[in-house]
Amino acid sequence: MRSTAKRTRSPRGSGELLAEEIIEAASELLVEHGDDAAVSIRAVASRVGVTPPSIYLHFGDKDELLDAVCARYFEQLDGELAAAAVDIDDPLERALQQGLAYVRFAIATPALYRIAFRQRAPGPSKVDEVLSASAFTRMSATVTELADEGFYPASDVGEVVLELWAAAHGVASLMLAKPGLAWGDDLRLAETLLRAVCLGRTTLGMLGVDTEPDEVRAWLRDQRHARR
Amino acid sequence: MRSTAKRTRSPRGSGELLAEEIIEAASELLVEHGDDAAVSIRAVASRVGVTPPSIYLHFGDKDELLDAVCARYFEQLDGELAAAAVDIDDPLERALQQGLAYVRFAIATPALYRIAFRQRAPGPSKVDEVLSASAFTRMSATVTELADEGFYPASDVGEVVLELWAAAHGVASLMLAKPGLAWGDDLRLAETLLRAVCLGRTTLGMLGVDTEPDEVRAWLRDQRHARR
DNA sequence: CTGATAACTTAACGTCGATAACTCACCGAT
DNA sequence: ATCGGTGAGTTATCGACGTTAAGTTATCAG
Repeated sequence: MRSTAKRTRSPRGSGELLAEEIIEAASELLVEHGDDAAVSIRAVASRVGVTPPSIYLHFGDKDELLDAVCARYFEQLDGELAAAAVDIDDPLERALQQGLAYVRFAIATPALYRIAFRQRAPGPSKVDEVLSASAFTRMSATVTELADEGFYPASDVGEVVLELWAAAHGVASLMLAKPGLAWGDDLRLAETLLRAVCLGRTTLGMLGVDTEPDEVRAWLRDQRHARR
Repeated sequence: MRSTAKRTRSPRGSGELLAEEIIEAASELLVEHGDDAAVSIRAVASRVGVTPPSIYLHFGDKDELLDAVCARYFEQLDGELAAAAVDIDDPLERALQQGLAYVRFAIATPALYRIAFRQRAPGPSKVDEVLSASAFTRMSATVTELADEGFYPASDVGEVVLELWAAAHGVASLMLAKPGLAWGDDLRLAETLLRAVCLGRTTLGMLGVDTEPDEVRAWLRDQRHARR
């Protein structure tokens, strides 16, 4: 645990500055070691060049610090989703690409993503604020466009976004937790899954959601027959 | 942290017995407090009626103990999946019900499910053994039946199982991590998602997996037209 | 120049996972 | 019967952890 040179005391008004440095140091530790066990108050303080109790001048407790770290992390996600959407006019393709961007974002820094979904004390968290204000809103916009096109009823937009999120989170989380499984090349499986979620829902919509298996089966038979 | 009455020393051959008691005690602590912070070596030892170092006679370290706890936990999952499948002849409906059983199993004991997917030291884990030998195998059987019916190519069975797993895990994990989201009643969203995964994939299969959005759109238009 | 206070340190508490060294009851072999 | 080996568990202790209380010092308004 290398300790940095001692900081000079910050000028009067700049408590916020150190807070930023602390978040940055914690993020770096997390990414470098890939293990949340490496992020101790002491290690963070040492990297910033400060003594452990100083951390508590800026964050109520360790959980609050980690929450701030994750909030910062998810702020980047919004940019990634925006970048994934640029130059893609078709909302269906855009939904897919944004979903894939989410998965890519998650597995790029496993330790950060994992820590963001760990158990948290109840109460308001910065992570939730950031997520609902950026990524969630952005996905809602895309899905709303799909709904406008008639893919789903407008009232289903919220549900569809949640389903896409659950699917993207599921594949990312499982890839991180069980890397030994047969995930195939790159994000092919994630792509197939996300496509299935988008299309499967419209398929269900057309058949009526509470479809009898036999009805589905008959429909499939017709489909296959019609296509050859 | 209540401590139990002192155990009498176990007879010669019965080290295994205490190991079982330790796993049980750790599970109880986890479920009762709903927080993995409540499961310390000391708390477990105290509950069993033994001193902390005794734990290390039966488990290499805390991680190994928690792995054993989770392995035991997932052994129950196999039973749940079996119970969910009984009396359901249709494999499509069975896949759905087993997926829902998975989600129900996960959210029934959040602390246990969460801990099972936390970061683990690389190397063989009992959890993985149990999962691949029971739940994964069981889902593969169901999906294989679907493939035999022509829902998917036989070569896709592994992928479909992974996708179902990812979807079920995703919705369960997200429901646990973000209970404040609009999940609706019960597992309705999970059900819709799982149905979409099953059906969406066959839809994709029929259209060709790398479908152009416009082609999808044309197909949807035809579908809607045909159904009115 | 001076007092108030923001920014930080020193010292310490209790708990944690883990290890080393010890005790002691049991059991088979003599 | 007894005695040594060993399995089962304990005592004592280590270093690291999160956190708090109390002290110190640099900065800045007046």
